[in-house]
Amino acid sequence: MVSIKDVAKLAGVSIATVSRTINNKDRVNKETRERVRQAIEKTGFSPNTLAQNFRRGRTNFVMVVLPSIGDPFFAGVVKGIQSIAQQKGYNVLFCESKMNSDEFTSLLVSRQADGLILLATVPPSGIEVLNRERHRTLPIVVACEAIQPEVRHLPSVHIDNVAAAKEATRFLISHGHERIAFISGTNTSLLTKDREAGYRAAMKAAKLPVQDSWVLEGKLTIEGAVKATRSLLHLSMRPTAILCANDDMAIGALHEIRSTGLTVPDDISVIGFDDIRYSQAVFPPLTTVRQPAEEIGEKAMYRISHAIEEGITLTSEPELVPHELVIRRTVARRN
Amino acid sequence: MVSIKDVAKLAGVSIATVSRTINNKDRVNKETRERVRQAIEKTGFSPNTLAQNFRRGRTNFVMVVLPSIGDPFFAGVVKGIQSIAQQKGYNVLFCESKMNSDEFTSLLVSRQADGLILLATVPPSGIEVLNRERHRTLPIVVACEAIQPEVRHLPSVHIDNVAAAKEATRFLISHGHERIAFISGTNTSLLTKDREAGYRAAMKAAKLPVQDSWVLEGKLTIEGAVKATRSLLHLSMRPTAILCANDDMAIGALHEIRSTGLTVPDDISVIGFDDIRYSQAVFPPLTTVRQPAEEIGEKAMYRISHAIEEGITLTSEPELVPHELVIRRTVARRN
DNA sequence: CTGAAAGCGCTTACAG
DNA sequence: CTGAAAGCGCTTACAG
Repeated sequence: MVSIKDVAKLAGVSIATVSRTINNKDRVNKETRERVRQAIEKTGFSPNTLAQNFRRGRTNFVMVVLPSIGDPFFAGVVKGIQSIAQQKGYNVLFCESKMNSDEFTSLLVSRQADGLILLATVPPSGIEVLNRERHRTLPIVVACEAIQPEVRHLPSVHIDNVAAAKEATRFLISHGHERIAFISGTNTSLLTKDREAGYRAAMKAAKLPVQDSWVLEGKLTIEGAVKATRSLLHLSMRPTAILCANDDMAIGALHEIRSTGLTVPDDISVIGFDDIRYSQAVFPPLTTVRQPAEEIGEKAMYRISHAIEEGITLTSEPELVPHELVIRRTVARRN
Repeated sequence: MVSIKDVAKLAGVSIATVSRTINNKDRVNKETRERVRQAIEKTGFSPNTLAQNFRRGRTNFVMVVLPSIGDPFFAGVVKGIQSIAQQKGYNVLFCESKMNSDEFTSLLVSRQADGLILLATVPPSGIEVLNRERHRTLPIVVACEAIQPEVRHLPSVHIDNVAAAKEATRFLISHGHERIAFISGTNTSLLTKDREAGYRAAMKAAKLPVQDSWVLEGKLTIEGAVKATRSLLHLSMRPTAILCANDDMAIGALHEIRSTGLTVPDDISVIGFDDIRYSQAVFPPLTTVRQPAEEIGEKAMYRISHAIEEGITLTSEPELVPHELVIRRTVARRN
């Protein structure tokens, strides 16, 4: 592999000069620069990024941790992240959060990225690591996900999930629904818990009871929701509406309701969460709570870049962004 | 930041010994090891990954380039990749292919990853780079995507897209359809071109004409397909079936057909491609060509790891994996 | 089993 | 504007 030395030799200059022309920081004489440029061309030299990273102590990468690569909701968030990253001169790398604790620790400790955007819950093992002071040199912002109490000091940007779920539930109630079910995500998803809390609060405020059998785990997946919906439909006093903690589950619910020969929204109303791109295309088009995905991504990336450049002074106040109930055709008035 | 020197000092050994206990290659005396372990514990030392990468000339990362982070099709591929990667001791990083040529070049040239899995078309600028011999030290495998003629030497694993599209088209023909439309992807997507070629070949073999107005670009998106379908439906002799180059577009087609008051499959039949998880849940459940996503991911990762460990001897024969026409409920017999 | 030393390929004060 | 030199934090032959 050709190194900076080869270029220097060919150009008849020192390696310092080669380095300088590449990073054009200090002024390099125009002619010298040209000679170096030619030598680079001729040798096909390109700087060893590994050496640069090491030497500079930074990589220009921002790492984004997300729950799953194939989740359409994150398309928007990622778009927002990328647009600011490009503008600020960062590259963005992604990894899935289904990593073991060692991987997560190494992510935090290794300086392989200059900053971290967490779009997923911090794994339990990671919490401990995060709390040790010496790791606080890595700028981190949490986005979309609600912040775990154990890592309250982390900055975050997300919608008010409690309020959003309240609003969706109230919408159902205002349409005459009283038996409203909630399909939640997994236990580990705080965001889901917030949405559940909002649902319960709205029910309580309306003096409506919530039966235990109405609140089921759907694992955030289509299949999980299919199963949950099935048991909901078998209830003797079955719910007239189902609020789902994400759109995948709402789509699963729609599917299962239809399979049973029932109709949405005439027999059962459904509301989802997130407004992924499929939600408007399913039948009937799904009423759901939209998150401003792109805006979340932009804000998260903006804060990270700021923290990297200013040397980490992230405030820990959560930054709330507005949600919006998108009314389509899966909710009907209950007579 | 605490470095290996601090640990060595505290443990009363040389940095070489610290390094050795960490990487436990050579045998280190048990008691020495214990002393070092304690020193590491006390100092909170963790090796500087940037230095390690630089020194070792490798990162233990495999980079996966995909067209879009939020594309559900890749969930399966990624799952396959991750499972083999974990087994082989690699970490997997992802990035989007919407990068400019500089980024792509730097990806190839910088030794930031030990191998590259391309799940997307190589950007035009990248082709030139790839063809320069000196970059062939980075193991690369293309997966899912068809291989561009310009980079024929790259190994790949994918389904036979031509044959798959032929089969889907023949299925339509065997159901009495004669006016069959095709919604393609973008010009840059070779895979889409292959599918179009398969469609045309099947039509030709059946002596069925293909009108120019029947083949439209759908940009691989729901909205793109909505528009394409709309113009298809306005045709005086409108097609009785639409083959779409991916499921997103098929879902868009379903949606638009329904919006017009027509029914799938009674008025128009639809077939998609990929079998993403939403396809079984939309209405009617989508007939589509499934790719063995997880298997593709496994095979790609397996070949990459092999190439990394053996020192790059990738054969360039494409590895074909089987596709499968999944018959659900969007195709009806044409009377 | 362990240490002294070289060196990976850069960047960056420091002189001149 | 340019060069000589130090040094980033490791790993790894080479001796002993």
